[in-house]
Amino acid sequence: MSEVDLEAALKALASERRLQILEWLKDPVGNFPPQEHGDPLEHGACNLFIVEKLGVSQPAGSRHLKVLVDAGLIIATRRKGWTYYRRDEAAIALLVSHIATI
Amino acid sequence: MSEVDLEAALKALASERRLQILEWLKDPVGNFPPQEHGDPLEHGACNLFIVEKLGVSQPAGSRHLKVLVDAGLIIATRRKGWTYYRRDEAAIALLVSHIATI
DNA sequence: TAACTACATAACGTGCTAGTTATGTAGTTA
DNA sequence: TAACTACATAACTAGCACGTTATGTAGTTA
Repeated sequence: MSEVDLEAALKALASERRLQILEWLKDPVGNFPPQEHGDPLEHGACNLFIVEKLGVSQPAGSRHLKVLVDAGLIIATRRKGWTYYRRDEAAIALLVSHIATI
Repeated sequence: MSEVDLEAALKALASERRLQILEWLKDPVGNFPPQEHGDPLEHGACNLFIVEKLGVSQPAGSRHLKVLVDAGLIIATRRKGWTYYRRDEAAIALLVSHIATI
């Protein structure tokens, strides 16, 4: 994400649930159950855990995650049939620096 | 605005038109015609000028301004029948500092 | 007071967002 | 191969955002 679409990124952030997801992903180990496979520190938290913790249906949860992925704020990793999500700290920092010029 | 409602502020920012308004208000003198009354540096730009430059109807323009006012990002001043808007730099800086912790 | 002006409010249409349940599909496991 | 699992997609609904035109209203000016 070299070019920042400020409006798109702000729309992605302007949601209580998605802010919540980003917050949880700061500490995947502390915020989610232990994962059998997939290192939470390396790849992030499992889709299923995030969706369940959100308390919405699976499609609704997956869509929120997709919005964050499309905005370049989190990174998805598929592994062994599961999908893990982690924050893209570099992209978030870049976005924050852009927002700071508002 | 001591308490920051992050979601509400982000929703206010997540609009091309409102980002545009905030940008214009950085330099009211440069971005708008000279005003008969109301110092643009002290009170900001006149509602009419902003709405016209947005290129939308008067009610639509006024609503965008109201969203920004309600989010605490700009300050409205009524004077002699006109309403002027200026950035609330302190509030914006505070908001940016909160966003930086996302 | 009367007319005008600036802005707000009302009423309405349209498209997007976010939720749901149902179903499809690709990859994993037995 | 067959069954299962994780996730995506489809189809639908409800609510909100944003635009419009029409109208109301408060403050200013003559």
